[in-house]
Amino acid sequence: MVWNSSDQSARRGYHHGNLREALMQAALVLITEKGVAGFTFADLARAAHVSPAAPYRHYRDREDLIVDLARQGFEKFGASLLASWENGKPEPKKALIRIGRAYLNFARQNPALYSVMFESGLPIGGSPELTEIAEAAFAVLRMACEAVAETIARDTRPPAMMMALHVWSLAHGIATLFTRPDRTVRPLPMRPEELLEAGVLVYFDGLAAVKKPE
Amino acid sequence: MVWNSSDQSARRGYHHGNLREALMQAALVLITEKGVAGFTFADLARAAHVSPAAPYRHYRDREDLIVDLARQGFEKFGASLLASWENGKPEPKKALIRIGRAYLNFARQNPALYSVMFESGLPIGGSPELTEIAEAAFAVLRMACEAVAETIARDTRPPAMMMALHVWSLAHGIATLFTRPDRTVRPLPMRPEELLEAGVLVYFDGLAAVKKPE
DNA sequence: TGTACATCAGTGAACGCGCGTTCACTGATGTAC
DNA sequence: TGTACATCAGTGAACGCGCGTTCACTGATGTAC
Repeated sequence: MVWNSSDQSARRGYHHGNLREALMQAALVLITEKGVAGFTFADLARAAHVSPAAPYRHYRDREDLIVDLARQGFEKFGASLLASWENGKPEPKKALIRIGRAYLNFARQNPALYSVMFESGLPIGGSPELTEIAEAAFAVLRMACEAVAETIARDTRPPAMMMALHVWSLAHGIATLFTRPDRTVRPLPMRPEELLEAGVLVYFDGLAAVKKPE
Repeated sequence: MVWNSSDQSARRGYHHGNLREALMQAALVLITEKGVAGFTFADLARAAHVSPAAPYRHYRDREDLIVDLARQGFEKFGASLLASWENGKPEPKKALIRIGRAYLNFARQNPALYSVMFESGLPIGGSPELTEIAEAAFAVLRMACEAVAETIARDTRPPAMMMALHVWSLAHGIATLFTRPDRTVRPLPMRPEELLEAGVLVYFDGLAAVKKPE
């Protein structure tokens, strides 16, 4: 660790210096290009300019690396949602809309992480660590919804859990259907962010509308 | 075509009788089990008890078959949405909710088709035929939203296209996050159908709430 | 109704390929003294 | 400060495997006469 490896691709002889990190970066690029399914360990080694055996020093196998990516992904995701919340300033609804934007932004800027997290078919429930960290990201959304719920009169106050699930689902739906330029299902007549914001605003209006218990 | 092949797996000698159809069925099973990514032509031939070359009599290659599945999927999907609409009876909002249920139902009952349609990474926009047929399915949703919009006073009437995109995104989000028991991201405290219905109802309330032009 | 023949829809063997993974190895690095 | 040695993080060759695809082929079916 005499020099760090920020001077990229300047391999110096036998030892790489920071192969683990380099593998992660290369994996993200490869997955972005070819999708999770098309991502292979052999390709990865080539991209990092090491022998095909080298990655095995750092990851038990392909799945091990993907789980690690998912973990990183959920961490970064949760952090970015939390950062955009900014303590609910200036008011919870505006801040929640900001979280929505951050959600789509994350999906757009980190397509590889996003697809590893949600589209790789790896069972999140399978790994307790993964479950916990994914749950932590969701908790940000839930907390925000709690704050929004409290702006509504007590007797018509909606359950925050349900709100969070709605917002999550809507954001996820928009992200997967419209966020990736190449894989988009149909052309959108507006930006995804605008679609999400409009939807959430209508939803807020609906929550605020008094519901008569029948 | 002397006998049809409904007596399944009773191969009679050299000719299969209805291999094309059998391949489709087998493909659906395999994709359900292993996902689109893990689906191979070799496996398919084995499952249909034919030689590995046989499928090539019916499909140019693996992608050709998948595109065909997607086409079938969108057709069946659109038809099932349309059927559940039932001319908007007894009133558009109720009927649109029914479409939502049909949406989730389709995703649950046809996981292979659904993932081919939305998660296989095949560019829908790439094939004009596919684009058209996918668009037709979406048109059902749009038509339903149009009918719902007309129940709202003209001066606050929301654009049907936007409504359709919202409903589609919410339904798709719920379907992908919560509909498949094995791949679900987190446990749901309710049935997906209930979550969707609640969300759409709140959304309707929001649309009905008068918006003041500022 | 029977026969000759064209066409259709399969076979099965073979190929080249890239992948995942393992192995004995070796160069570089860190450390005890 | 120098040296011996343990450990670390790579190499590169090799393996078995399954996949996609092609090929010449052949049995079954349909049809013209």
